[in-house]
Amino acid sequence: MPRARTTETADRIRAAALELIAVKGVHQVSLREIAERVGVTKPALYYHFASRDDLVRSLVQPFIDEVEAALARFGPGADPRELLGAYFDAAYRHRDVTAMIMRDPSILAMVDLASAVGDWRRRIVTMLTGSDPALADVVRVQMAIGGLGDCTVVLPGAPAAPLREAVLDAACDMLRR
Amino acid sequence: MPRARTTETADRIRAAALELIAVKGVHQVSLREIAERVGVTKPALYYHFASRDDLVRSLVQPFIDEVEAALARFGPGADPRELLGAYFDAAYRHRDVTAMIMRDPSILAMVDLASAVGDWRRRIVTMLTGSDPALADVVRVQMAIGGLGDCTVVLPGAPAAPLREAVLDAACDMLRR
DNA sequence: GTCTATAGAGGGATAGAC
DNA sequence: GTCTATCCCTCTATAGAC
Repeated sequence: MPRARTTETADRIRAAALELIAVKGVHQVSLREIAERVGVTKPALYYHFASRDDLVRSLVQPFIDEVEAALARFGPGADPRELLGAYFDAAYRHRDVTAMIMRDPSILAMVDLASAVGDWRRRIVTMLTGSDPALADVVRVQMAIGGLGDCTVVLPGAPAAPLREAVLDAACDMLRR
Repeated sequence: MPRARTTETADRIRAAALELIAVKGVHQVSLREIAERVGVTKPALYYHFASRDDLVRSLVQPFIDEVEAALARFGPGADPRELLGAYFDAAYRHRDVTAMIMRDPSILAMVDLASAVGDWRRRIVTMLTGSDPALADVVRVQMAIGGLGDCTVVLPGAPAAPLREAVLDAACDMLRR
């Protein structure tokens, strides 16, 4: 019962699952549908993934890991543009996963990672405002993070580089007050 | 087979459904759970609501109606603080519903209202930027809307009036560039 | 207006052949 | 590594008594 192997078939299964879930939401997609799109049967999936949850987790994990790694490079008093830029880059690089999560955040609860995302926000707020910040400062950071994530998904047609600059400009303008 | 009646039991069913869905997500809550919390049996729900979808829709509809009514009061060249303030008020007044939607947006697809929400954003962007806006301007409006919705939910402990002012200050600072 | 009972569908997961 | 066949579970929804 190998778990989340990196065989070629496993990759095709992951790709099919990602596409379907991004469109329909996590809980609207059954293993039968995924298997059909790949061109195999349900039990075949269980050769590559220990369970449904195991499959879903393997979709999200690379994104989680990259954000964690990015945040780990910063500490208190970090430069806002660099910190938010690193977060944007991770969200944009995995924007297929980001879109999937934004469409149905319950996927995070499903793989028990909702607390991780909450942590990200709290850590960014702390790094950018210090301890015991005023409500106004917390609001500005929260709006920057929330809006940033939105833009990687709501404006899919926009070219990457200008979008990145526009988002960071707006976020930094808001934070500078 | 009455639909979405306003009897007292129907209200208790709606309240129970809202609480459960806000915590677990739409598709993690069954009619059995809702019925148990209310203290009745499943078939009793079907006396008050034509279907599962009918129940869910009756939860979201008042919020949708209020936002639509708020947006209808504005047109091209609207004052950003007033327009976003009206949107904030609707989101905050129904913040239990807003939280439910943000936790699991697939609820919108479920009741076929995702397009309505997309429309809101487009209409607000158009009213605040005019036609054929630059990417930078669209980004700022999208970030303002997204961040605004986030803050009504991410900062549940904050008192309403100061939160409202802080959010609108931040949004307007960002838009003024 | 609420109950018991049940139909009917579809889901996740496993056994065992090949 | 993939298949056929199957188990067991939970769900939505309905029928019909009270």
